[in-house]
Amino acid sequence: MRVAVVAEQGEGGWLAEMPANGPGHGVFVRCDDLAEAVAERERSGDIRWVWPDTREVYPCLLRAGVRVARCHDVALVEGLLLSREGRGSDLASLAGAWARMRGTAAPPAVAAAAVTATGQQSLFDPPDPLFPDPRAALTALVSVHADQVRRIAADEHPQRFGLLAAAESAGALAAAEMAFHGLPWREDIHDAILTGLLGPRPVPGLRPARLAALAEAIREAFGGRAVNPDSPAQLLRALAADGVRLPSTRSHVLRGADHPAVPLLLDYKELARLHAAHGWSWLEEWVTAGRFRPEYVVGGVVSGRWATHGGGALQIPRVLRRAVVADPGWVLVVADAAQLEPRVLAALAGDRALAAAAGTGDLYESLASAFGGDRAKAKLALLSAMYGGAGGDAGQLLAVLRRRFPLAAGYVEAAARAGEEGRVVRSRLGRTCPPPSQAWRGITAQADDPESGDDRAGRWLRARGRFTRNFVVQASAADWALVLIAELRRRLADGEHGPQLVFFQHDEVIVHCPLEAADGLAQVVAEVAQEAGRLVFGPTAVRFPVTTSLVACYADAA
DNA sequence: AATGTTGGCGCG
DNA sequence: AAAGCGCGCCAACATT
Repeated sequence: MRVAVVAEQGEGGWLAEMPANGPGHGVFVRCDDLAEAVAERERSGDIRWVWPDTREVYPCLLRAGVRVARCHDVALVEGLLLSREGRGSDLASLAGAWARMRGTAAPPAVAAAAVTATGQQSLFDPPDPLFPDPRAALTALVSVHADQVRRIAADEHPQRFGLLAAAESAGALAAAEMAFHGLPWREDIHDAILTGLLGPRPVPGLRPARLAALAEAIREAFGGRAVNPDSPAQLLRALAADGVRLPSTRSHVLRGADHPAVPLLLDYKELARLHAAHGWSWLEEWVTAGRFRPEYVVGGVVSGRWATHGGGALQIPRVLRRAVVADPGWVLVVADAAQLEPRVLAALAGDRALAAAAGTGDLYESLASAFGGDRAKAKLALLSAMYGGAGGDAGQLLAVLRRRFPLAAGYVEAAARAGEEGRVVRSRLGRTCPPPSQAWRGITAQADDPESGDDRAGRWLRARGRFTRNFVVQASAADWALVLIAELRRRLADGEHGPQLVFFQHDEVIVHCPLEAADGLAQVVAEVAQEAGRLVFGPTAVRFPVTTSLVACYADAA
């Protein structure tokens, strides 16, 4: 049973029952307290809630203490469908889909941005301004949903695409719940780390003591010349004045240079970045009451990986993981998929030799024999195949890979070819990469003139080849991870006092869990990982091992 | 003064 | 040792 939901301004809303697989709907029912109505229905049975946008509705439900098992997020599903149909995602909203169905003008992109801009929202945001009243929005919702169900069924692999739509929607639920629970974050520990590395917190605008001292030492190393170490241009000029000419001030470039300022600069850059990106201002802005609450953007990356908006949740520096500590009586269950992308490639390509290697704990180790017993070479060969690398030994190793694992090599090379030819490629579950831009078509349309030595068209061609080559693997890995999150969420007991998903980063998940409920959770994660493999890839010899640690502190995870 | 771009680096 | 893919965010710098 599916139930369409539209929230009113205030606490009320409208509901309509719908069949899962076709058009039509029951009577429109108004309720004064939408959260209560949803909770009651949720208890009564197996419902998939159909709503315009999880980000607008679900946080309000969570605040009211209501958790739902399943939903169909019309905005996210529309995004998946539009990219499959080769269209931009600017119509990926209920209003946009409704306008497209009726052939009317596209609405301005609004709702979601408005929520983040103000940072606050009323209990329920008004439905999209395109709709004069909630009944009109509900009418649109029911129609757009039926249209989406039809388009999913029309996919070349409707089962897989249906799973993708369900998993993307479940991801939206998980993301909202993670933001609601928050990642446990000890402000005192964070502050102690900063103070230990940088010195006491300075008045805003000034450098902390340690950075100030380094800046002064750098000035002296340049013979007293005033240099702002934050300015790459000034650094390059100062180095050149001392006879050291560098193409950039990147760390690895600096490391190879011979100048007394180099070690100081390397220290300065590392600490300055910590201060700027995750210093005291970050702590003040993003951590409240012992919780870091990033704003996840489900499907925010073309490959289906999540992005975040604000807080940089997917770039938490390793040194700060010390500050992520479970509450007293609770534990962090940190689960990390091992060597996910090469395993995904093995499953995608149906390469039996590679799948056999991926049926073990350490994929690279079991591949080593094919590369003269050298694990590092096996790893480099796989990474080069997936990323399109060609430097160093990569060419030779790729030749070995091609000979020993022709299906796997052929899979990524076909994807690269498709990209270079301007075609699109899809993940295992059917997420579609964007088509090339007009600029790309223009530049690659005319072949390079070999006389001029200008290789612009070739470079753009190869760049898109690398993108599509990587897309099929990265996006299919994201399919797997999304299904994992959806399955894991389903298996965890809900509620305030049970295990809570609190963090998700591409191939890694953290569950904050009461000690007494942690027993067997590692086993659950392992089972869910295999289940995700089966759901996404069907029967396969490939294993998806997960390294799971039960720790008080994130920094102590394996 | 406000907005956009670049260089650099954090994470997977 | 770095590179090949995907991101977000900062300060500096460029442009309006």
